[in-house]
Amino acid sequence: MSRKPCCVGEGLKKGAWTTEEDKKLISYIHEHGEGGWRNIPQKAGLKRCGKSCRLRWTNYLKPEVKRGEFSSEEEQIIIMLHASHGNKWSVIARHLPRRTDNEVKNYWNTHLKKRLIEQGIDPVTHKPLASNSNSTVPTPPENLHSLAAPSSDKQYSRSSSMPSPSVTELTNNDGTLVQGGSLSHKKRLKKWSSTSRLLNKVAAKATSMKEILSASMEGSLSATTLPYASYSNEEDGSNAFLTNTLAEFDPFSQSSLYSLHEISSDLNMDNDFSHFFEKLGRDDHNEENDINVEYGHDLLMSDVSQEVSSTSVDNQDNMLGNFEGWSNYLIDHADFTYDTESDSLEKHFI
DNA sequence: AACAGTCTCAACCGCCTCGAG
DNA sequence: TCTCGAGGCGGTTGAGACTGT
Repeated sequence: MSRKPCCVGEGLKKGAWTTEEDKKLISYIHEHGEGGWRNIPQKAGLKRCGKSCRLRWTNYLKPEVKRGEFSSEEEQIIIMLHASHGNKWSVIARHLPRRTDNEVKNYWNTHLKKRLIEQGIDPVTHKPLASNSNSTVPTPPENLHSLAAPSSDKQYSRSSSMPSPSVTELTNNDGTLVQGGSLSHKKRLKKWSSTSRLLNKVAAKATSMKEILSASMEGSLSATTLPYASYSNEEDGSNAFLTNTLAEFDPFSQSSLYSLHEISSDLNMDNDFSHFFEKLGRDDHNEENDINVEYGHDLLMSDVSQEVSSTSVDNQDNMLGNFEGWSNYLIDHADFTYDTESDSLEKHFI
């Protein structure tokens, strides 16, 4: 049985809404509230489909809807969430205060998608585009790899989206190092070294998280495979070990502040993560950005706390996606420069 | 100035989910 | 359990704005 279309009727108007129509709709909703959309057009004196009224209200007329440019933090949150959720615009919009799914979707399609492609990143998989990965995501020279902090941490795999100094920026055609440009060679090496330390730590954490979660999904998480099994399975069904470990991964958490302090001490930074974050490029620091950054953090951690005890494979997949998204987010955006001359850290979020 | 091509985004379309009866 | 309607969602369209020639 085919469903009757919701908007059938002679004389129903389509297309752009006029100011007069907007006024009628706003006035009606202010007086009677939302809901019962099918009847609103008739009661409000509009020749529109109820669905069209609902869309117009929720996307544009509702007072709390925020219009205008997306901030860099909002962009980062969208990219990060898209990496883990895909085209779930309503899910993404839920984490962006006062933004609608339609607006997020449009912004993604017209701006962010293109930008990722320009950066050589597949907007669907959020991984380097295979066809041009050689030119846009170059492999760093061996000597740069060797500058990464020596540690037992796994080194970040170059097959993924690790940012790096461009080979063309660093070498001449004959392979000798280029001295020109805005950064000296020494600075570039220092920059790469600093970035590598942080990102290798992040990547190593992400890798261990994935291993733990994968093992958990396969039911192989046990005392024999993990020395921390005694943490697991609280009475409320949550898994304290996973929660604690995941919290450790959270760069905003207290425990991570300690880890960051280790890194930041090398960079003459204090151990306040907000300061760290600001140093990374939040020159446009303001209250709204703070809220958005908090949102990005909160949503990831709330997803963790909700999903960590779940046995649903889908949820576990989402969770893995979140961590991939979060690590990719850092890897893709945390590109900073240590200026040895001024002894200061410069931008950037890419 | 005129035209063509491109971009943006508001709005529409059709399918899906959920709850009431 | 089934049907039906309301609302939600993601994909797509097309009018207007913008840009290049």
